[in-house]
Amino acid sequence: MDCRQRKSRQAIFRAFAELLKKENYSKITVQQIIDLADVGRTIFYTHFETKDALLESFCAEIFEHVFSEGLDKEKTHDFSGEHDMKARVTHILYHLREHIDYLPGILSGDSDEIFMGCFKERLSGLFAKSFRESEPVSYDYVLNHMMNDFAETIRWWAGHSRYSPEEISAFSLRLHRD
Amino acid sequence: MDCRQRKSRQAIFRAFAELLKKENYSKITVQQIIDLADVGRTIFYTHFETKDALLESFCAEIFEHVFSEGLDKEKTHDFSGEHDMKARVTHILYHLREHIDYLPGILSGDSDEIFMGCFKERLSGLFAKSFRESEPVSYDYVLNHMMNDFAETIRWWAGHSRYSPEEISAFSLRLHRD
DNA sequence: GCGTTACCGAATACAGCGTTCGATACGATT
DNA sequence: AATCGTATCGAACGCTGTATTCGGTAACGC
Repeated sequence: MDCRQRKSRQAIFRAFAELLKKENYSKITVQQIIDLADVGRTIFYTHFETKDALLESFCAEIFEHVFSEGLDKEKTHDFSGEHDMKARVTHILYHLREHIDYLPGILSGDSDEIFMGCFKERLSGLFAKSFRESEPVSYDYVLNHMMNDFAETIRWWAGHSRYSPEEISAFSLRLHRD
Repeated sequence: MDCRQRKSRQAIFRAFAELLKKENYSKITVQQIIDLADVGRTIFYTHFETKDALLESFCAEIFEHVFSEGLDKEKTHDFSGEHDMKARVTHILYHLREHIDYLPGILSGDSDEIFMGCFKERLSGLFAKSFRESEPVSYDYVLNHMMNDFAETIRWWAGHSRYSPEEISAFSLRLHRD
């Protein structure tokens, strides 16, 4: 592939991430993105069909990283052999922390639906395992609820980043009858 | 006050509520509202400074109803004498059910910030009482979390209205270590 | 070197918000 | 009933932002 394409795409991603640190997705204009990325308008729209499509690609890239397998032996954390909920959640939090700066910009407003769509897809499998059939509460309700808990926890974490992934994980799980 | 004013205002409210049943706040245009309400554009903007201002007034009106005191002796529910959490939450749910049709339209997208602003103001006092100081979790975190739980529960309820306020109340509280 | 392809940037169409203005219809006061 | 004030209408406008188009330019691959 032409390296010009890759460079443009990366420039757009970088500019987008940079802008997300300062303001919400819905407030960011395409003009701001292409100005900061220093690319033409045409290029933006050849790479991404719409502004929302950019966000989707952006989210997909984040989650590909966050949920990637075979990373259990990274230096920052090693949970090989552990398979309980807390370990899994903490694992995800470690990865998410790398993106914490621009998550609030995505998680507020209309855009959280796009993010959550990606997120729920990947989380449902994880949470489904820990669900007790005997609970007198609708499965649908609990699953949806756990998703939202998680998203809300991330949003909150972004404003209180002094907490470690382990602490956040404990906070989040503590709120549920496990 | 001129009865024409009141009529216009009500027509706008009614049209707005009607549109909210079918689509999200952010998708609704001022044009749609004034067409359905059958009022001129000028009138919309003399009554409400912006589209967001309409939503704020709309929310305020809902909550004035939901949180109104002295309604404990209504036919639908009577919790006089009871002051525990479940009773309070159920009470609120009974009132919210009257507005359930258009709540999802408000609770999705950017607009939920306006709704939640109103809601949190009134809920914080309620929830603060049931908070245990000894919990090893930040107060800020828990309060924010409970708000969000509640909002998310309402959103979910709107799509599953076969459940009674009592059931929803039980669902919601069951998720917390009380 | 030459064709292909990515790229630029200005102009354009379009949609939605909010404003302005002159004309009209209704309500209250006398 | 006549009149004054005001709520109302609707069309036009400016503004911002999204997405498209097009002619010209520069870089890449062979």
